[in-house]
Amino acid sequence: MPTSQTPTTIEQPEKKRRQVRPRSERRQQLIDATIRCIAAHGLSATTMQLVTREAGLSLGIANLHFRSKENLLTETLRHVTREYNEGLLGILANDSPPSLAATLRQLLDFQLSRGVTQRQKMAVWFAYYGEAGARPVYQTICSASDRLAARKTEALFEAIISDGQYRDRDARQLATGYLALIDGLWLSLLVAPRDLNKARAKAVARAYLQQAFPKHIA
Amino acid sequence: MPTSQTPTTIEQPEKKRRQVRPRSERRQQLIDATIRCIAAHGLSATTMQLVTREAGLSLGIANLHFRSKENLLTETLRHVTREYNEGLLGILANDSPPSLAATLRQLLDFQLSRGVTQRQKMAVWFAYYGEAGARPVYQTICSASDRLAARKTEALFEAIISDGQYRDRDARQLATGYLALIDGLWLSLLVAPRDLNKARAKAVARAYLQQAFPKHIA
DNA sequence: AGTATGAATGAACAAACATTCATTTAATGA
DNA sequence: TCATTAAATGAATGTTTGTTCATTCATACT
Repeated sequence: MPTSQTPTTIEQPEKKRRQVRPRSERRQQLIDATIRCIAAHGLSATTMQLVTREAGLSLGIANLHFRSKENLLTETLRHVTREYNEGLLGILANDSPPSLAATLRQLLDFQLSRGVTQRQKMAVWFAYYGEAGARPVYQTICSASDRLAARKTEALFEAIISDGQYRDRDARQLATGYLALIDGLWLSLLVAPRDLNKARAKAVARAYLQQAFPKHIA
Repeated sequence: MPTSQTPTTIEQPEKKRRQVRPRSERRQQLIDATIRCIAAHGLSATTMQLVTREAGLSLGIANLHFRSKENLLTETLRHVTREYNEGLLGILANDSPPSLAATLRQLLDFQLSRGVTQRQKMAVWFAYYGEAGARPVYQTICSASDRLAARKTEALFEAIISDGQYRDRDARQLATGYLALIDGLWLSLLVAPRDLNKARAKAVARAYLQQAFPKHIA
């Protein structure tokens, strides 16, 4: 009868060595795990047990670094929102960019880029939108972000209208429409990926901009 | 000293008389209460206690008429979806309508009508979208509805393109864009009602259609 | 090497949850 | 009027949840 290789201790079930890490790193680790959980199981099925297990940590740690579950969820939304905002401002911050056409193309590329349109991010985004009607905190975070994007987009469109001497164009209306179109395309990409892929979505958004600013989009 | 009208029993705290009603009526009553609860408290905070109390009924009744909470939620989504679909098909069912321009205007009016854009309905819609990534049942119901709307809209646009002899127009792409725009406008109306009202939303959507089919929209 | 610090752990707890079912009672027909 | 039927009720049940906190132990400093 062949004996197993076990040296001295028998069946020690891989007791994971405990690690001490800085607070900021643990917070990020937990936020990342929360994003994955929401994308995989939805907001209502995202429990502390699920999140902490996904992060490979113990149950109590989320309440140590964030005060409560509510706070963890809020910070996660803030993180996703901030990430998107920074990308957007990186393109739209300059009020008088060298090339308006290039800025417009960058905006479109960014909003339908791989990083922004990955399922995980979009799932989180819309999960919070779905609850925003009932949770003022979520609504505050989301609408603050949206308002900034709207202002910056409107400013860009105004500059383009002026530069191209387009007639009968309303920058505010075009910006509202463009941003709504992007939101709607994201939603379709998330809910019905069989019917719409990223390339087609981009073509649709580009067509919108082409109708509005033909001289600025190839 | 005027005595109160109480006949014989004193301070009977309004023991509500029990009523027996047909199954279909109870089901509708519970679905309506579920819609109100989701709009007011969000999907994750919608409990059986909340729903049945909102309906003015006892706790156990939801499990009597629907088998489970999951089933009640599914049926509620199905109801909202069916309601919207019937309104849409009422406009788009006729494959060769008397006036394409009138049909187009009716479509726009319906999609931004009072009935469709009331907060309650939109809140429910997006609450389910938010969870759709994680719940195949929701995704199935939603995307079946969306696909039908897309097919019918595309068919209308094709007829309009043919009728108006428009050049360089892709019916499929225009339909995808138009429906995404409507979704995005609904989302804005729900999440940021301060920044967008129904009249402006309608103007934005009309501008989109005007660019595409100038001869068919006043 | 010895000690002090606080990050990390997870068993334990109370609150909230969906679901069950014995009981009540309105409605119906004999 | 009484017997029968099944809709409606809500106390009770077992499970799941977020949160707590006594204990453990990795790390840094003396």
